[in-house]
Amino acid sequence: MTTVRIPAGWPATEAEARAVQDELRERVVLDEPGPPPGSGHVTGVDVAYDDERDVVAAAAVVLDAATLDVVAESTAIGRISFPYVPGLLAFREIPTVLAALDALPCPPGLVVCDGYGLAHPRRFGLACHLGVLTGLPTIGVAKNPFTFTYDDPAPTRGSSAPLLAGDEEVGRALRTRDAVKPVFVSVGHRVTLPNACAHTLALTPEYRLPETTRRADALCRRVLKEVSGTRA
DNA sequence: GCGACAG
DNA sequence: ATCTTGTCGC
Repeated sequence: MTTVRIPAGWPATEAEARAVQDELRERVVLDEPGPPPGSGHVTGVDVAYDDERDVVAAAAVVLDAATLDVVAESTAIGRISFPYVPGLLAFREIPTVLAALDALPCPPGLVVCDGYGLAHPRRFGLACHLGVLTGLPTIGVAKNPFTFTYDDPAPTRGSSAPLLAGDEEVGRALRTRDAVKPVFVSVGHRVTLPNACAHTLALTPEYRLPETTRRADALCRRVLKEVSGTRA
């Protein structure tokens, strides 16, 4: 497990963070299909916090896309680098997530984020941000529609409906289990929306959330508990 | 101006 | 995100 420092020049104010988003947004690539589902590696990343002790734990878990078996794992511990501000989540998570990705012993392949990509007030959510910084193909799969609207998809797994910001489709509400609340898929970097949905379905044979984020979530919570328990 | 708002 | 018991179900 690696320890992270907050990068020099990391935004300290909301205005600075928005300026960074405006700059990096130009580098998002939307015209690549992305890797095909079911082959190669798929990596889930997630983060857990202990605001009391100013600790953040990140995990990256690499799965074999065909079998969903765990191929590799890594974790990183850092200090909280930004307060939670809706629309600026990436500045809170990215330094530690980058460290966890760097610590992996193999290429991550497609990275699945717990949150949004283009489905973002400024069209530059966590998945876009992470994609631009790493050059990796990324998608976002979120549990909530945030500020966006959607019509309920048909009740069968695989059904979907546009996730809308007014008239603009920023992602899809995708049903991953029959009659269960959909997840909210959006493109991050170098992946197409239909392909992002296909990956999400390939990662949800049993549960609503992708196996990648379930594994990463469990791992980062575990390490957070370990470090918090170690230092009273 | 006020409220809502990924994790 | 995080705080939290029991409970229903495979």
